Amino acid sequence: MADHLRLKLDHYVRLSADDRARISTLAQCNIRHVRSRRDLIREGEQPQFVNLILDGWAVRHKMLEDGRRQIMAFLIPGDLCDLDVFILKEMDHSIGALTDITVAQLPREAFDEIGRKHPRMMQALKWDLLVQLAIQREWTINLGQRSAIERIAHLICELFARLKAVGLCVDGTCHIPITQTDLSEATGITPVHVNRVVQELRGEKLIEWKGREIHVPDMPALKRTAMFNDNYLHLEQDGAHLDASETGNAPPGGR
Amino acid sequence: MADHLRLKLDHYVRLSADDRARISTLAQCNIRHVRSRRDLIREGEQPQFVNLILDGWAVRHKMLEDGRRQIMAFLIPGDLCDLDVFILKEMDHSIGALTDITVAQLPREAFDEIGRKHPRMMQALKWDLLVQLAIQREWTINLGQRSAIERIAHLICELFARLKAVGLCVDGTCHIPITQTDLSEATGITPVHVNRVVQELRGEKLIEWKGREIHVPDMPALKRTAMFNDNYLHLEQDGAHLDASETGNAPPGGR
DNA sequence: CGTCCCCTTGAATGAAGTCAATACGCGTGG
DNA sequence: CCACGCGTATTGACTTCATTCAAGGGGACG
Repeated sequence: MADHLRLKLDHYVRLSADDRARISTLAQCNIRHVRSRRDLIREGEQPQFVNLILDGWAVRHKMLEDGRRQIMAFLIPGDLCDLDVFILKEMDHSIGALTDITVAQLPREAFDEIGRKHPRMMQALKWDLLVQLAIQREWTINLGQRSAIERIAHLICELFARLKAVGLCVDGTCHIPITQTDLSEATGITPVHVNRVVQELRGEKLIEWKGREIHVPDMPALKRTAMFNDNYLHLEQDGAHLDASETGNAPPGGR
Repeated sequence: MADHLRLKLDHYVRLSADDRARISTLAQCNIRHVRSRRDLIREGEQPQFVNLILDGWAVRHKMLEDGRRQIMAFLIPGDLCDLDVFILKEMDHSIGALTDITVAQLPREAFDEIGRKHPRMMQALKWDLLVQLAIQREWTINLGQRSAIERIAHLICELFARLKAVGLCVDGTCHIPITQTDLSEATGITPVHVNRVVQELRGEKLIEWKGREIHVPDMPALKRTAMFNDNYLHLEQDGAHLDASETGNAPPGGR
């Protein structure tokens, strides 16, 4: 099933039954499994498919010459990994599996066909790309302006919002299979300091983190300490205004 | 003239004479002037045009509730500002003018027409969007992993590469109309500390910065201290492989 | 039951931030 | 032509948040 993708796109535009059926069939393409801590795709490669994550978590990451590593994005079920594949010549970063993952490898023709027969779904995919850009900008703010505790709180808020959008958050609890080291590589903070900050968040009853489960008992409070505003995720079906337009020839990413 | 845009797109794909002619006419759309330090577009608005910068510099920026401000991108001549306009409901950030600027306000129809009649140019615009994403990811690395001196050196390398691609770098010198305060808001460093780092870069003969001109006498040396690798800009016309494909129905951003 | 990975804690160090004052360059107006 | 004002750049002294170094603890798994 590609249920997570469908749930996400449902937040963007109003999909037809036909669109939904098409999304389900996407998950039957060319399934691939990748073990935890392996790379799906490496910097420099030019893969021939777009990977849709069906199950498990992955990261976009890049290593500097001297070994420092930055995680630039977390990819969760319903996310498409390698947008660039059919345009850019090669990957400028790698994608690694955080857990064992299952992906569907979508061929170019699938997208050509969506463009022809499912214009609204195409709009939703463009929307998704723009949201990725917005998320990346928000990370820039996070790393540039926020303190360690704010950064981590903000990231947790974001992950909760995204997981909720794909149906992976129940009762204020999410399965979030990342280590404190992963978190440190995403936030640009030392693992040791991440640990201290996590203790602090626990001390203030803002999060409960045990094993791979994070529970947020008081989301408004967490959002306040993170100064989190979810507008950049562009969820909440504010895309109803697209319903009228079915043109297939919108600008790149839908300018 | 929209010469800067044409020069940039030339780095991505092989444009036809017809495409080039079309780009030139873009610059005749609906010209608007904005004074230095004013916003072109504010967070929350939904503008009706895509702004193409013909002359001057702008920034994407966002302010936190408590007044901290982050610059998330520098926009130079040839850049398109507000991709989201025809898809997303409202801006999640603002765009401000660093200098007096001139923009062409492109209507939706212009893009519809490009999609129909200039497929290769459309590819180039999608490419440009993906490069923006890549730049934003690189900023994430910059802020997350690099020291103050590396960050500033890296940003200067990036600006030089981008300016060169649109014909605005001569003899290792660029006109870069930003203050040290702007630089501090882009790199997440204090203005005071930016100053010290700039002194240090001067001391090591890596840059000469006077007024609004920056000269880099030894680019390889600057790149070394920044650990700069330009692969993420995807310049160098590696898009020749797109020449064969003229389909208008590529996926969003060209997946 | 040992080993590996991850989490935790303490103490010392350091890079960048803060506070505060001064200097420079440039356009305006007397 | 010079004084004034304003934004920007510069410098010094002190502080702090986060890093570094180092060591110990706990749980899962073979």
